[in-house]
Parts: sequence; structure tokens; C-alpha cells
Amino acid sequence: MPVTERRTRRRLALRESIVEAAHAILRDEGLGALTMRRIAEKVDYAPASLYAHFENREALLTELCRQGIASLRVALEESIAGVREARARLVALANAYVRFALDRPETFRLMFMEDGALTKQIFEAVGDDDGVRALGFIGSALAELRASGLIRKSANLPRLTDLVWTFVHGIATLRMGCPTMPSTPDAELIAAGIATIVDGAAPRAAASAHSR
Amino acid sequence: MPVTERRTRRRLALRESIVEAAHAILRDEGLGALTMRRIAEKVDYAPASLYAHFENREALLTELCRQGIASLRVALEESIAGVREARARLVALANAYVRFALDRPETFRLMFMEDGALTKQIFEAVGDDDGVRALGFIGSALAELRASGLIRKSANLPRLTDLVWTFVHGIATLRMGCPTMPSTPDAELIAAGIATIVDGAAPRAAASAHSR
DNA sequence: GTCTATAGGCTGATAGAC
DNA sequence: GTCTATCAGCCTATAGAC
Repeated sequence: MPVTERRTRRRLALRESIVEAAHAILRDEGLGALTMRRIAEKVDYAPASLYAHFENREALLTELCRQGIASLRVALEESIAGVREARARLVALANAYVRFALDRPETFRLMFMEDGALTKQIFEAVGDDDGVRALGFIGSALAELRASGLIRKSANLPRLTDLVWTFVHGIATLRMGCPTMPSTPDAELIAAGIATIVDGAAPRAAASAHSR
Repeated sequence: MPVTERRTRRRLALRESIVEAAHAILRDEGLGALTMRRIAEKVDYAPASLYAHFENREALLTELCRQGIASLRVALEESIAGVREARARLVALANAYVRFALDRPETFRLMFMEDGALTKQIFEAVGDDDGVRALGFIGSALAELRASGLIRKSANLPRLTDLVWTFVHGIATLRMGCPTMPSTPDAELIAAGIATIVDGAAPRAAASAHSR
């Protein structure tokens, strides 16, 4: 039945264009401006029509959140493509994370700073595909550092991962909420932070191998 | 003129009760529920009457923000009262900061996560009294560590302060936006983070004086 | 200073015709 | 599936009487 197939294709295309419009509004005008009416206007449909494609506003936000996580994963993945040294990869990941937050602040807000319950739910629903894998990049780099002897065998990898993540998340959120406050430039802060964390877990004798 | 004095006292008392009501709503129901109507209802006045005491809603939010910063300063100050060791003071400050964020999430949100412009303005307006001094506690503890030789003389103190602050802020914001995510318990994460940062700045030979 | 009344918006969501 | 019309509510802020 090629007729129904064409139909569902069209239907999906419309659904996608709704999400795209929502995405643009979120990016350009913020979450507060993201109303069903505004989206409808942008896709040139009546507001009521959107409810044939999304149960309600929250379902739409959930979809935006989902796509945001996928984007972040891609950005992180690209940031380490071709970077061979595990330590340099950590720095690249940190920079990409902060850049994502500053480039798409409203998306980042929606993903991580708005509603803890929603965020948790999304991360769980998305599962291994995107959410957890984003963190996995950090964990992998650290595991490689340990395997190559730059981090001591006894190091607590999950805790190191959490250290890196909270630190990087702190830069992103502080930059967003308090733009001028940490006066150290991002790149310098990131470099110093990663160096501190990695060196802090180095085998005793080689502790200052990379520090100045 | 004791008559006008009584009047201004009453006026101030009412103003304060408005702020208190607003504070309670913010704490219990969140920023979204903080409307002029809701506040008026709580203080048992007509909505329009509030405008005799605050120019508009934003002025009220600004006041809440101001008081939030003062509270945070007090919490930080109390956390280090009687703690003699500078290193232990850093840990106490970090714990107090995170605890404040989790105890009063909506206030913390308003102060640091909502509107960068507002936050910046408040911090500047408040001046040395509260805002900057809050950070000063961290800086002072680090300066003392340096003076006592636990941190090397060449250490970049402002950068170390930024490292500590962004790290701690990261724990707070991640806990709020993504409650279950960093699986390391707060206290452990804080202890590990502060230890890493302080030890990372220790004089070369004594680098692992405190680490296990 | 406090009130009532209201201007002048906005919102998410639904009923029911087509 | 899409529309129009609308429900039922919310909001900030102001005018003007008292």
C-alpha cells in the first residue's frame, strides 16, 4: 500500500518540522517564548493541529531534550575524533561540553537545569545510546590513562569521572548564570582543572610529569 | 515627629512581610508560582497594593536575590566558624555551598541559574558586603594555605579560587538538574575534589603529604 | 496606602464542523 | 488532520475612588 506509506512519510515530515520550529524558537527566544501558538505560527498551522502530533507541550519538550542529548553526544564524539592522546581527549571533551552549553544555552538549560525529574527520565529512556555514552567518553579516556600507566592502578575511576564531569558542568553553569564571574578564561580553567585531576591520580613518582 | 516614625516603621514591617511571603512561596512552590496575586493573597492585601511597596515584580525578585546572597554568606561564614585548619575550612565551605543549594534550591536557582544579567547586577550592587566576600572565604583559605607552606608560593591563587568555585558549583547544579547522576556521594566528591586541588598546588616534594 | 475594577494581554487545551 | 471558536484560566500593571 504505497498510499498509506506516502501518508505516514508526510506525517513524519510534518512532525519533524514542528520539532524544528520549536528548536528554532528555543534557540532564538528561549524556553519562555516556546508556546504552542508560537510554534503553530512558525509552521503555519492552527495551534490545535499540533495536538494531532504531540499529546501536549511536555511531550514536545521531551523530544527537544532527547535531540539535545543526541547533539551533545555528537559534539563530544567529534571533539575527540583524531585526538590520540587520552589526556588531550579529556581536554577536548571538556571544551566541547562547555562550548555546547554556551552555543546552545537554552537547549542546555532544558536538558540539565530545568527539571531534574524530566532530565532523569530522559536519560533513563534514552538509555545507553546517547545519554550514558556521553559520560562514557570521559570514563574511557580515564581508563586508557590508567591502562597506559599515567594514572595509578588503584585510582577510583568512577569517582574520577564524576570529578571531571562536575568540574566541567560547573564551568558551563557558572558561565551561564554568572557570566563575568570566574575571571579565569574557560580554556585556561579547563586546562588547569584537567591537569590537576589527572596529575592528582598519577602514580606517586610521576606526579608532576605534566605539570609546570 | 514620632507619628511619622511609627508610620515608616509600620511601612517597613509591611514591606518585610511581603518579602517574607514571597520567600515562602518561592521556597515551597517555586519561581513559577511566585506571582503578585499569590503574594497579595498570602499577606491579605489587594494585588494592586503591593505596587506601593515594590515598583514591580522584578524589584521584588531583586530583593529576594539580595537576601539570598546574604544568607549564603552567613551560611558560609558559619560553616568555618571554629575550623582552624585552612584545608578543613575549604571542605566546610564546599559542603555549606552545596547544602545551601539543596536546602533552598529555588533561591539558589534565582540567584545563580536564572538570569545572568540580574545575577551580575546584584553582585555588583551588593558590592563587597556579601557577594564578593562569599568568594573571599575561599580565597582567604587558599591564601592561608600558601602562607603556611602547604601550597607553593608560585601558585596562581585567583585561578585556584576559580577552580574550587566552579567545581563546587558543578556539584550543586548537577545535583539539582540531574539528581541521581554523579553517583559519588556529595561528601566524598567534595573531599576528593578539594584534596585534588590543594595537593595539586602543593610544593613539589610535599605533593602527597595529605593524600592516601 | 489601600481598595475595586479593569485594561490588555498571555497560556494550554478541547469540542465539534469539515 | 486540520480548522474555527472557545473555555477557563493565568498574568502584570494601572486608573481612579476613597
